[in-house]
Amino acid sequence: MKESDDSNNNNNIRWSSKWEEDELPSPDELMPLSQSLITPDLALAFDISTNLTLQTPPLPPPPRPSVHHLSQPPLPPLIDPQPSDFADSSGELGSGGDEPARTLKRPRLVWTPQLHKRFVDAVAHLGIKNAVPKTIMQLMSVDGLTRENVASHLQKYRLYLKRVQGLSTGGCGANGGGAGAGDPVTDHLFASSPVPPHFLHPVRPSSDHYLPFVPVAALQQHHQMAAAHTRLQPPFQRPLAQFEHPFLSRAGQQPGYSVGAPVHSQAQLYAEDLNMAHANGGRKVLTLFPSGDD
DNA sequence: CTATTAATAT
DNA sequence: CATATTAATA
Repeated sequence: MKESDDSNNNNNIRWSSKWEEDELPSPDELMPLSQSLITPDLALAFDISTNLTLQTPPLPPPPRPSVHHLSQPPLPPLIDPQPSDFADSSGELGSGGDEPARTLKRPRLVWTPQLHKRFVDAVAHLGIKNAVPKTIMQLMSVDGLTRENVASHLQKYRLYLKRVQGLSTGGCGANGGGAGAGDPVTDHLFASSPVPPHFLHPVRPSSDHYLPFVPVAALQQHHQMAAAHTRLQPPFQRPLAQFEHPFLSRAGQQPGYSVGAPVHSQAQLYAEDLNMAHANGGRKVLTLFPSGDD
């Protein structure tokens, strides 16, 4: 019984890194993410609500800085950590004490470009001053996201900025397009990604206010998330470099937030069907599809 | 095996 | 909160 030998995942095709502009638009298969992905029956069966808006209410920010005209972001929900945990794991279970239902440890968190954008967006609107993990996390309102995650990412984000700053010191002239680092391999993580220039401002004499950065607030305000609207939503957004070059890979960018959700949500249901990355051995990473804005 | 990213510890 | 270090994953 050899089923898989080298790398083949039944359904999981390795869309590898070459789905540039071939044919990803499969409108036919496009499904409204926020819509009923799964039949209500199934949802009921799982005891989960079909509402994608599991937003966490606790966010009437007292710490509301005073400089942001950013419309309260429609914050696309993420995943919701439901306490229900299903044990299945492809045939592994035991009987004897293995994974305690409680003490759920988070496997790993995958920062998707969209999620990163949200992160950057929050930071941009908060300002470096208030760009603290806590505030960012709160502003993001991403369910499932914790301060630790944000802090870690924030750290990396700062390093990235630093790198960019130090790189183009004084004599920059070859940089056309802002974040065009140039080498696709030089920066992997943040390389690219909508980085509001306000942070990169190498020189900002007189006045220290970071001004109006682009009206990023152009988020979709319509209740229905723009999922199936635009070009498409390639459900196969494989975990490629989180922030690849937008120049080329700007084709499909719909997020996928992946978190070690101990539970299976409705989204996770299809998510596991669409995105499931098997790590070496038995690790698994799920990827969710919230909605993002571009 | 190396590189990169995320989590964790200090 | 920020930084450094370690672990995990790609």
